[in-house]
Amino acid sequence: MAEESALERERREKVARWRSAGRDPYPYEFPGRVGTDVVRSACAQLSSGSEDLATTMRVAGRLKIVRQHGKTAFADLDDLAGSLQLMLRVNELGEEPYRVWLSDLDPGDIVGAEGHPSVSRRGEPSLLVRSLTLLTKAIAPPPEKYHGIQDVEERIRRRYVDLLASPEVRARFRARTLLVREVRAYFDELGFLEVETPALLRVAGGAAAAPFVTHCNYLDADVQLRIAEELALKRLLVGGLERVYEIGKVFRNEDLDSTHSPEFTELEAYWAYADYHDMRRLMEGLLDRVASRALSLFPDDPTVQAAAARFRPPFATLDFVDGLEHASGLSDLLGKSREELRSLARAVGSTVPDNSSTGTFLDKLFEHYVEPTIDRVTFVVDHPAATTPLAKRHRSKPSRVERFELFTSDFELANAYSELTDPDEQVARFREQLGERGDDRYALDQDFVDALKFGMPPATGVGFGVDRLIMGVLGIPSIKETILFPLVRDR
RNA sequence: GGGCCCGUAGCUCAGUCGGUAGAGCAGGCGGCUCUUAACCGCAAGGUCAGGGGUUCGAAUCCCCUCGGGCCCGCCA
Repeated sequence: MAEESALERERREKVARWRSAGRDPYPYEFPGRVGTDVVRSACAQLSSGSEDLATTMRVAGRLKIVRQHGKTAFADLDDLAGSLQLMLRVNELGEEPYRVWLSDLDPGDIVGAEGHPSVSRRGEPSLLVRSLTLLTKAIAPPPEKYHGIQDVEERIRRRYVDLLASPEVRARFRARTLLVREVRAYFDELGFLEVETPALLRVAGGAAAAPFVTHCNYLDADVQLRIAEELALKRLLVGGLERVYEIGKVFRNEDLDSTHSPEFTELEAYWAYADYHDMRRLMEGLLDRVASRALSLFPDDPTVQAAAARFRPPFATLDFVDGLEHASGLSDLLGKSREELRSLARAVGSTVPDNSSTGTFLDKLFEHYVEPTIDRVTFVVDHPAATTPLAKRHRSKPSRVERFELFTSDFELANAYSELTDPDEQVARFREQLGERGDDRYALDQDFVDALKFGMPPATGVGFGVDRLIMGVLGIPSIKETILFPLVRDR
């Protein structure tokens, strides 16, 4: 806000007037306040047009709207608990204070009020104000009182304005935190240990994505921000921690769109002495619990009710290869050469590089033929081995791995394996991947292979985007609406 | 990276065929002792995202740049 508008000048003059009257426009405290909900419940037993003069209460919050009627006025005050009408009358406040308040107070100011629970003649719970205190003068005017901020760009760049203008936005971000708390409780109760692993790595691994690169002065070497938590958490299984999970930011130097953000919150969990069937049951229980919480948080919101209901079990299952062959009309996909798969992928419009792996081409075919047909929460299972270097080979299906991906109609939500534990096979699978891609971004993590040599117990692991989980259960169409401050370009 | 769309007052939005900028809210002044987006009157508020071009004349048509949205591609 470089230029001072006429509106801001006006408000600064009010600040100056306030100061010259010996009052602090930015005081330090307002002790003894209660939430607006407390006043509301104190009003519950009062009849319209009456007040409880024996009770005095203090509330504080942001002034939203002032409605003046000459010698009486109404103002709506917002706090985290909701909103409350303040009743201001010359009778209670006195001529001079009443006049000063109404001339120097603006919507957007943060004020404290002391008064009596009261119900207006029209039946609105209110505080009959005895005294007011300016707690913070707002210099910048708030957005339009009815429409708020509509411009998507402005809402993201200045999320604080979006939040202060919209109780719905506040409720959505509060719900995000409560739902993540539910996720934590679920893993904690199952005996999983929450851990923190490094975000700064010499080589980012565990997924294939372009990393952010920065420089470490201490090491005098480039370091990368993590693109996954997987390789660190599996080392902990080698170390005997048996059940671990992490909720943390991962960073992928890729484009931002409605389901991708360069930094996002990932949960990964690893569970020793269990396989991907166990993990599927765990995930079903987690989705059920999170969806139930979402349903109870927004009982009157039809969007949330419809969205969350889709995350209640049972869920559909689709075999990757059967599903792809059925949807595409192709057959014997696992018997086809890389060149054949490449031309099939090219035929459906994919522009991935010629030297991509067979797994990449199969993924492209799946994305084209199958993903658009997924209309409910579905476990896609048993992918071709070529798509997945970190999973164990399937016990009974040749050329496959034990893996599931959880899809909604809108995006991939979770990815889980029976984890590969054989260090020699791990090296071979990495080499296969590297050789086909010829891409040194995905450098082999030798220390991870060394860790496997010490022995990792049989285990299953899962990873999912927390932001996407929130999108799914709350029915939010854009990942930016689940992230408080998404990355934006300079203006 | 490609395509389509958008950017007008602090905010929400109009702006016709190219004729020189409009409303509501907020703010200012005045009125009103029960409103709920209060109401009534008056006045004020603009680099029409930025730059260039066409034209007697551009918010409007053309080109470039910036920012954003949607779709496609890419992101094992």
